Amino acid sequence: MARAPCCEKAHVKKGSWTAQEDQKLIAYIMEHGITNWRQLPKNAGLARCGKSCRLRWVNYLRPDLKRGNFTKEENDTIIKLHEAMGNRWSAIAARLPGRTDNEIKNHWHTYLKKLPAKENPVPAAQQTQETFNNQSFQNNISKSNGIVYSSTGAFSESESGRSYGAPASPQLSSSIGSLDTFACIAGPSMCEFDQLFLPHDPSMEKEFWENLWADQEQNTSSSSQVVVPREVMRPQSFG
DNA sequence: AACCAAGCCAACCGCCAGTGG
DNA sequence: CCCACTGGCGGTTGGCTTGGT
Repeated sequence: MARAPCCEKAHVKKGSWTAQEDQKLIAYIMEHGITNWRQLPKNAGLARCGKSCRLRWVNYLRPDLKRGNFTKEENDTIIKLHEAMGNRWSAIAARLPGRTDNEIKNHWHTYLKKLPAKENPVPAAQQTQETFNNQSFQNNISKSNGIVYSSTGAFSESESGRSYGAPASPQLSSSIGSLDTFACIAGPSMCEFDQLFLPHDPSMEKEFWENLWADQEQNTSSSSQVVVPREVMRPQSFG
């Protein structure tokens, strides 16, 4: 028996997601949560397959995504887990908070499988330097449509000043405070900025964000919105 | 400057497992 | 049990960017 298609393929859009579609998806999920992926695009006013929405959310928009380049520790973990489990990317991703199976899979095929066996992955210090030269970094900046996500779920386009006011959700608000969550809510562009402006040492990074949060608490005590300093929001790459 | 090859990664596709009626 | 439906997974593809010539 033929399976029913997951969606009306004639009426669904394919290809890259636009900022507007992202906005719709985020706004809908923040307001209604995730109940039924198949119904979601209809309800959210998206001309997308439910699967496509799920994938976009899981791999790109989800609030707990880390993004940015992989640390030495993460690389080591992936290599060890892959040795133990093979291509079970979702299982490997479950051991790496903030990373998606797709991301890990791509990372494996792109970098890790090319490394000589039993050899350490790219040293952390070298990774930091590579981030500046890395094509993927350039790609991510350009592919992010210039959208920067703030912790409220509002977005702004760095140069044009265009902004959208998606409402803050209880889930998002409550999750604010974790570094990973911030990096993720901050979204694809912001996460790249971590590589440019944050201290590489995780403890220093934590301190950096805690100080930032403390400052923002003082400045925006009546609001959940976090104002990210301009020098962080807008690296030279956008200049 | 123009072309081409290679690399990267977001997104798609098909299949499978779980679940509820 | 059977069947339909949904979510999730892993493999693959296609578009974009960069680097080399």
